Amino acid sequence: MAQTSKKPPRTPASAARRRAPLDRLLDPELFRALGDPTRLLLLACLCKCARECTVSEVGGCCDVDLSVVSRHLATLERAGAVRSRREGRTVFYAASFDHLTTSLRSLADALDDCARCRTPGCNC
Amino acid sequence: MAQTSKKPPRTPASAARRRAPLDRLLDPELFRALGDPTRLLLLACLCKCARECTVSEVGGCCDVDLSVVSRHLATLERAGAVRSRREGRTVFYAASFDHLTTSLRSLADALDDCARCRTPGCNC
DNA sequence: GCAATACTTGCACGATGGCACAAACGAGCA
DNA sequence: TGCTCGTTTGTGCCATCGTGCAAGTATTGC
Repeated sequence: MAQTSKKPPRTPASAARRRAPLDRLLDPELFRALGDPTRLLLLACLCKCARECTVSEVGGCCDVDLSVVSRHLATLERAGAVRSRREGRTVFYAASFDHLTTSLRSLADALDDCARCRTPGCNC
Repeated sequence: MAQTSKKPPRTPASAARRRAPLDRLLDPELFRALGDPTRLLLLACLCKCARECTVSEVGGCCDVDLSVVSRHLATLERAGAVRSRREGRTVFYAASFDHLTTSLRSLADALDDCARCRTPGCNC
């Protein structure tokens, strides 16, 4: 796609950090996992809960079958949104705050770069 | 349930932004729109393109029917990821950098608050 | 061993989503 | 007016998704 160079490329202070390319940060799996209302409800529950929660506990926040909760949590874990820890017969889930915030901010940074960069042919 | 009296200290950067509750920021529509590989391809194309692009131009970046591109762009616009402008019979699309980065960073901030807040029952 | 608990997996079903193709729409132009 | 071009909408097909129910697995307690 043709690109013009109307504005000269600006160099923000944050550009000192090394950036990942935009394509790598636009991860369909993470967004897909966050694209379901029930899953978001479960994630929000885990976020607000000030501790690790069992599958049954998380399931208490929405009115779906426990098997559905189990599957949704597995999906969220595959996407890196939550992490799990097994202890005997119970599984504890917790929000992966670090991974989530890092992913979101890295993407925001990459988008900022793209918005500022006016170099023709630059892949950001 | 809602405890708003005591909040943990925030970093200066995050404190500068006004906070919305986590639930409001976990928008299924935006994430759902970003959850499809083809749509992400179109969005990435728009991001890297240093100008507004027509539907046909954006469609050039992936191998799907133009009608599909049109629908995908409409979906992205409904989610606030892109914006459009009609000029005669052509429609120009551009990435909504501001909206995207604001959404992502606000969510990251809210998640940070949640992660720091260890008050049981707090709704962050 | 046996039962209870905590969770996962198999399965069926309806809903939704992505896609291509064709047709329609609407603006510009001869 | 009729034509072309850029885009949208209608339609049908097929794959995937979300869900509940039932059965299975694994661990704990009696």
